[in-house]
Amino acid sequence: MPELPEVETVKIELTDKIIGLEISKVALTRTKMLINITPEYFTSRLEGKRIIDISRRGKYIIVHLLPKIRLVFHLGMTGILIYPYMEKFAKNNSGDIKLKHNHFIFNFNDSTQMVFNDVRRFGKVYLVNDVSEIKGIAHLGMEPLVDEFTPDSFFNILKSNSKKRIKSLIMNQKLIAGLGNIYANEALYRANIHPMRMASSLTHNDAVTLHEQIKHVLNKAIQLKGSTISDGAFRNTEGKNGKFKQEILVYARKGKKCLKCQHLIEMVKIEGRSSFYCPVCQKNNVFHQ
DNA sequence: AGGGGTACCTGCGGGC
DNA sequence: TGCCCGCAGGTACCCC
Repeated sequence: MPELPEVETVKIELTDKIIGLEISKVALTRTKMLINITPEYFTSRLEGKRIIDISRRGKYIIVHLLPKIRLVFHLGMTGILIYPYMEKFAKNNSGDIKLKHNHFIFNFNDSTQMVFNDVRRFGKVYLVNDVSEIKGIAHLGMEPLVDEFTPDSFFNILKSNSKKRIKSLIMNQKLIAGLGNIYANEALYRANIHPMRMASSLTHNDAVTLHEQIKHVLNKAIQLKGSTISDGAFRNTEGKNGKFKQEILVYARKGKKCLKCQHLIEMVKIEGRSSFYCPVCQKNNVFHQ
């Protein structure tokens, strides 16, 4: 579920709230979500450490601790970090956060708690001296919201990956870090580019437009604190919904009218992911099967 | 080399 | 009502 804007939202909120706190005790119930280390090592290395910074790289959240060590979260499809955690979140109401999916509990020296809750358990937790030890991070491509991500740098990525379909390319974390299925669909629709087009078919102008729309949808989504498409999905650290859903133009709108031209939105699978597009606005005039 | 299939998981909504 | 199926914001791996 969580893409760059959702992860950035969590980073911003945690930065406001937990920097300076010291971890007093850690409890966990899902050791499979802990990567390459034992629960004993994890808890013993964390207890007594102080949080000095929070950062984000791609879809990873990095908690910087002193004495130096990094606690890293990947939220998978349904992971959420809740702070401050209160029992009301665990009430069994529909759409509420369910107690049985609380897998990690971090207790702080001020008696507050942070919980990592994850329904599908695709999330991952790491504890490393340096984030480069995490392959998924070491191989990440360019951050789309930094100054170095220019239209020309984007066009260069297209040229050196010309045989990939454009949607596969922009969702490839090794090339651009942070776009997932929702924002890839939305950026392509806004740029009038068919998701099946080969990267080689994009003109420089196409690349400029798509670059602009990628930045636009990501920035807008961060402003609106991410997307919550359905119940039981992304929540911010206080358990509240993101509001980008109201800006979604094409994602999950198969069979509905295009908001620009009234034609029906179609869907095709690309690398196993549902890809929504308007066959009129996003003409695939340069198409290799 | 790109991309299909599969695996990892639980939960929801639609069709019958 | 209940059951079965497909689908879900992610990623890693095997295979052709």
